[in-house]
Amino acid sequence: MGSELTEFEQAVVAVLDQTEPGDVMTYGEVAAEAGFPGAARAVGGVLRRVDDLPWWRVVAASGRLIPHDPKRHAALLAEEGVKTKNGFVVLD
DNA sequence: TATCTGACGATAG
DNA sequence: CCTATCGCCAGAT
Repeated sequence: MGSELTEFEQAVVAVLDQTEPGDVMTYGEVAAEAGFPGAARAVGGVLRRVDDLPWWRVVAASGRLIPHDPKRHAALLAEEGVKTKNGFVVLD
C-alpha cells in the first residue's frame, strides 16, 4: 500500500465527499472546511493528483471556472443543475 | 533539509 | 476587463 493519503488530502476528500450534486464550493472554502484555512492552493494540488474527486464542484473564489478545462467544467456543472455563463458560475 | 511547483486569493495598475 | 505581482500552503523531488 503506497497510495495512502496525507491528513490534508484525507480532509479535502472528506469535504468533497460530503458535497452533493448541484453544490459548488471555492478552493478557499474547501480548505477552510477541511481544517486548513488559507491552503486553497494546496487544495488545487490535491484535485490535480487525485482524480477520484468531484473537482468540477470546485470553482475559483471569484466564481470563475477552472482554467484547466472551462468547457468541460461548465458541461459537468450543467449536468448537476448548475448554470454557467461565459466561464462563470451563475448564482440562482 | 532545501528548493520548486501549482485546478488559488487578493491587490495594484 | 485584463495583466502583473506578492502571499499563502502542502506536496514532490
